[in-house]
Amino acid sequence: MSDATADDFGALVLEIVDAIPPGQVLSYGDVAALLGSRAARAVGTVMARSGGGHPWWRVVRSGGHLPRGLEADARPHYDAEHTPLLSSSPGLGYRVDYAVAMWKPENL
DNA sequence: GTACTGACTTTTG
DNA sequence: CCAAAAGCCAGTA
Repeated sequence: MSDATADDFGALVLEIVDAIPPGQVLSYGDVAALLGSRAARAVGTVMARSGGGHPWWRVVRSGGHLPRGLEADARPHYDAEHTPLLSSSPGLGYRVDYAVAMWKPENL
């Protein structure tokens, strides 16, 4: 039978997402790259199915833009975690400052 | 086993 | 700046 260590792609994704410290973020492609894969889409799919329990808002699209429709839900979280944001307009159309918020794994 | 879908990425217009 | 198309991988039917 399988050991307690997660070998599945989805479980590994959740492990990385859960390892992202507050105030920092990673892109879907980066999470997939840490797993040695390019399945950015699979990363997002796993998060959607995971629902709550994991800081999904710390995972953004390329450039720091948020997923579709997640801006309103993620914004209060960024505000609580002091994540660096770039606002084009106050209250509308914001994005994460990926150049500053990008998390760098320590065991790289 | 194949086919379709998807919280993506990148390039081109 | 925005819009559209192709490419990519993993999960699910």
